[in-house]
Amino acid sequence: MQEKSERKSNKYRSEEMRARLLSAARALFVEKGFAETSTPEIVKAAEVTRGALYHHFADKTDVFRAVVWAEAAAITEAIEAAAIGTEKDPLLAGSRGYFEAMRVPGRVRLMLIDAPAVLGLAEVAAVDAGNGRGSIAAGLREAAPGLAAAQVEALALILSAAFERAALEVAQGAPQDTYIDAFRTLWDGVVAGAPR
Amino acid sequence: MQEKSERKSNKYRSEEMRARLLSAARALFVEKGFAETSTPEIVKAAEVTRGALYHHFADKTDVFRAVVWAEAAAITEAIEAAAIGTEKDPLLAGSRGYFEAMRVPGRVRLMLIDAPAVLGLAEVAAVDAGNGRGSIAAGLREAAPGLAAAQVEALALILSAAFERAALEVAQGAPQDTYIDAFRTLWDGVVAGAPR
DNA sequence: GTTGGATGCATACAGTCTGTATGTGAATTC
DNA sequence: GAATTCACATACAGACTGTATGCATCCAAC
Repeated sequence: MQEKSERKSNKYRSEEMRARLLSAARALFVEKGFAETSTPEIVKAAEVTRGALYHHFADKTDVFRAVVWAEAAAITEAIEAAAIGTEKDPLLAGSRGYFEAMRVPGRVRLMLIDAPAVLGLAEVAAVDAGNGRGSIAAGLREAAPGLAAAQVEALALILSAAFERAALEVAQGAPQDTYIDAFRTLWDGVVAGAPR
Repeated sequence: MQEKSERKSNKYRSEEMRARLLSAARALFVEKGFAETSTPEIVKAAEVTRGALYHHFADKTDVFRAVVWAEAAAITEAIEAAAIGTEKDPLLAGSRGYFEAMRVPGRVRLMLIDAPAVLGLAEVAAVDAGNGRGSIAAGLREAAPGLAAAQVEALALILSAAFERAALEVAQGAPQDTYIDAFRTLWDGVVAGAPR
């Protein structure tokens, strides 16, 4: 006979519960946005109670924070997975990878629309520190070594904003190649015009 | 003797009330953001009741919408006021004007952070239709007539995103000249690289 | 200029949400 | 195996949103 009440370690239970909550929360945030999603909805979808949610997270914002960090990790992973073996043009590969990653439904809303409003700019900057901006800055330093450090930083920042906006359009159905071309135009222009 | 209960036309009363509410709401949205501002706070600051607010606006979002549209008009006006008589370099003048306009405290939060989350991308696009993107597209068409229409649209969109991001940094204290230079670098690169 | 109705706004209410306090059984520690 | 901690459920207090209702003022028609 099987055991009726399966014994589980606290650690296992906690991880299980966190995953359930985050999964349910992610689905709702993606579908309806942060403001329109309530904690009762989240716990109902996860088939638990609000007690569990507030045991694992400080508040609703904290749930959102966890979802965003997890999503950022997933995006980074997707980009890296898409980039392996594509050594000939890392910029193009990275662009395509990011665009594809951001086409996962709702990601744009989650990461580019809601996250800045809910978490603030500072935290969002920290979230994708390893992502776009860093890669762009590194690429700039390599392709245009004559640029001053401050210029590299400024250019990387506004280029990454341009890039994100392009991804947003692509995610909403705009033709990917148009925006890859557009971004490449910016990039090439910067590199060509930079002091050598 | 003065009249005790001054008679006022309905039209006058309504306009007065709307202005009071919008002024109070703007101050609070700017200071604390949309989500952290409650309608009781707004009407308290305006020294009226929620009845007045819900008489003039459909809901809290509708108040925010009105504030954003008014702010967009103010920004456009400020830019145009700053640009008069500066015929030698319209791009530079426009950049400085926008940067300066966006340094009004809280405008960045209102227009660039909260508005997309609260009103959605479509409406935000409509709000600043006359603003940045249109000017950039027009400037592109003039400076680089060889570009295809689709490319102009795409470039204008991502350039305006870069531009807004630059303004955001400047509003938070970054040196303006650094970001004007950075944006000009993008611009010049696009123009130089475009087919003639 | 009086009357009937519309308008502007205040008050009152119902429902929902958030975060916290408290309680209970299972797991861990000694 | 007793004591304690942990994971979670239940219960509660406060606040907020949007709506329904009531009253006073304004306006239009006669």
